[in-house]
Amino acid sequence: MAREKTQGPTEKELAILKVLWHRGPSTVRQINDEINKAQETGYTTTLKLMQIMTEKGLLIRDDSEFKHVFKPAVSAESTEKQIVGEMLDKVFSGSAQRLVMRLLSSKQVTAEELKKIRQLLDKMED
Amino acid sequence: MAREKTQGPTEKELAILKVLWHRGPSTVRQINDEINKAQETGYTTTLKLMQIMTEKGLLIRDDSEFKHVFKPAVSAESTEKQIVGEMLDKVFSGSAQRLVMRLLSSKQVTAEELKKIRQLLDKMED
DNA sequence: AAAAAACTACGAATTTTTTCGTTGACAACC
DNA sequence: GGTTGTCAACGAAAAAATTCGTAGTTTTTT
Repeated sequence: MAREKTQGPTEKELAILKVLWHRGPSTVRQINDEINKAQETGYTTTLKLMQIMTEKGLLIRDDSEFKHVFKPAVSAESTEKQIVGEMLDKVFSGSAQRLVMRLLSSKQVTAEELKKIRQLLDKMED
Repeated sequence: MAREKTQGPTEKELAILKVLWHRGPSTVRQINDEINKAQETGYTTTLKLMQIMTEKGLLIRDDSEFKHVFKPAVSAESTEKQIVGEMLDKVFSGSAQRLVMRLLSSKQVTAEELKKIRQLLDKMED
């Protein structure tokens, strides 16, 4: 794909970040094993991506040991917020209302979740 | 970029679709003019994209006139729903609740909108 | 009807993202 | 201590998305 306007992680980069956010600091092998559960990916492919991400400042690498250990340099919160914000602009021209409308009509959303979302809104009132 | 799992429009393709949804059937020139308000893009670039989109079945072309007129072959509703659904999976592992949380904390969302979103939820209760 | 302008088609170049083969370093095992 | 296995670095290929130059056609203007 071509460049993104705002500099967020690419799709594969996000997949790596998600594993790191979930597992905590990990080696390339660990990340690659995890990613392979969803989709076959060569070890060096994952390694290369993580090297690039380190250069970009998305990851922090501890190379004091033979097996390098990586951790995220960005938070899930800020990254997710950024991605949602970008979609809000690009797809919905900034209308959060329309985004929520599409989300709720997508039937992936259970009644249970609907209730929790309402509670979230209540809390938000402050 | 590499392939997308689900076949949705790319970023530029979406930009074109948005113009068409908003303006109704249009020529390449009209689309290109509109797009150039946001970002300089050559006429033939837009033309090429629209040719590809027509091949893909995203657009329908009326070439009975010298200036071809294009209209969307997909609805805003289904496309937006698909994009949101994809993000729900890829970024939030399917948790609509977390998506809404990030959305609401992004402060692009006004109190006004918050209210309307709540009303939307109320209606949704059926 | 000639010249200028606007348009489409097409192929190729460019850019971005993803993938992997190869090489050399280190580690574990026998 | 030699063989086998794991690892990181690197460059380059492949795939996907975007951009544009050129050529030929139709329309408009003069």
